[in-house]
Amino acid sequence: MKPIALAIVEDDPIIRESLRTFLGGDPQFELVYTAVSMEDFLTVLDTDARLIPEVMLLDIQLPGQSGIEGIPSIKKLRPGIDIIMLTTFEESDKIFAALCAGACSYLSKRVSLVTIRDAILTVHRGGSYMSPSIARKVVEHFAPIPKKEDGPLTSRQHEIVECIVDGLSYKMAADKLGISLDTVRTHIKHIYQVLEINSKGELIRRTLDKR
Amino acid sequence: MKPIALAIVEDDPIIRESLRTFLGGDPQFELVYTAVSMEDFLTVLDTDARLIPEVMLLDIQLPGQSGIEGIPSIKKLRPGIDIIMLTTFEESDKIFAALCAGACSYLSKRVSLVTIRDAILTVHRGGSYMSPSIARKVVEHFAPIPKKEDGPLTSRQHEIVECIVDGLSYKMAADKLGISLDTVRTHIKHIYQVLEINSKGELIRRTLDKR
DNA sequence: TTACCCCTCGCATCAAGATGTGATCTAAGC
DNA sequence: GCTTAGATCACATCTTGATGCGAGGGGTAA
Repeated sequence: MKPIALAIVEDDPIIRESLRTFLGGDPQFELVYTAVSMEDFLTVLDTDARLIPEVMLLDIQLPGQSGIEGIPSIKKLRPGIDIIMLTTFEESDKIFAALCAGACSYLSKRVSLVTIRDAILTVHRGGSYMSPSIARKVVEHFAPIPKKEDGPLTSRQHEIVECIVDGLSYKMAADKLGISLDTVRTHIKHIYQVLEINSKGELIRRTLDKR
Repeated sequence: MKPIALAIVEDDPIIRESLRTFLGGDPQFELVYTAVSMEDFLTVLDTDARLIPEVMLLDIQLPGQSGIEGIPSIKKLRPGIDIIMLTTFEESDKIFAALCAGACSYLSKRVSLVTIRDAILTVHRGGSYMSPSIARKVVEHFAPIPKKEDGPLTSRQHEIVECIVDGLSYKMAADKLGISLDTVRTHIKHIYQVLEINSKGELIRRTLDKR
């Protein structure tokens, strides 16, 4: 079994050395590079085309360019790399910023070295591991509020809205629903009253917003 | 330490009994109810107000109402419950549907009983655990494609779009930007040409889509 | 300097949308 | 039986939106 090519970008010497010692001593890994800053790492990646880490540990809080800011550059130079964020922060926005930028795992620095090792193996197998508290934040992102506020519209009104949002004109909507143009107008009128809006634009916006 | 009140909804008798035996025999848990269907479980929850599971294991594939469909009803009856989905499926849409409905964890049935137990403990502590392959799918959801396609619009055109998407009429946009109504019209005209669209609706949709 | 693009504005026209008033019919609820 | 609400349709009017044609001023790159 070929060892996993691993890179580390971490400015804190204590954490860096501890990772280096632990992971470097594991035959499952080959520590191909250890950087103290984003700038350093990017320069080396750009210079040495043979340096192809498969997985990397990336600190968020770095002097100079932050880890999150650097992700796009890293992905550009090495598209196939799997990035594991390592951080003391658990703020939602940082988590999402990192994930959106292309990180595939997000670990709290408080976890054990063994957990980090396992996360690397997991990521390399095509999976992802998140610290439980971070995973919870990610999950909550999907169901922020159980606002199923579907709007106080009747089912027929929803059909009308559907047509409008799909880009149909009143006339087309009338044809599609098999009713007259004036009826579509009447429905729209009522919908506007109920939703307290007064233009197609707002209707489309409001409808699309809660999707 | 008070045991965690646990409920299980699972139609497969083999899996159900295996969960019941393993988790029921663990002093950390108190198995307060085991149902074979959503209907069964909801009826009991509705009938017995003292039945308040803290965490539940929920199968997705159930006869009758599916697990995903049932989540809203469960949350309605017991808002505080933490739901762990247990499933053989790992399709992205099911995963996201479950998370959006309010599940807070999603496990493959192939994982060990010990993992399930740990997931329950993690969830009860306010965390979340996802099977690695599932976590990866969730993560990929955030960075599907690095499409930063901002559109070939000029900055002024972006301002116009901004107004329109905000629900303003041409007239209001003109006021806001301090230009004439006709100028707004001209901008819109050009924007439509460049984007190859021909209605306000499409503009709003396209703009909102890439956000 | 010429050419080109962007922002600005005006006019004209036709299609589409917003809104008011009013009417009929049906199903649900009191 | 009466009331209420939703769905249906009609007519009228005014506002918006879509689009074509034309034009002047500012900036930039060939």
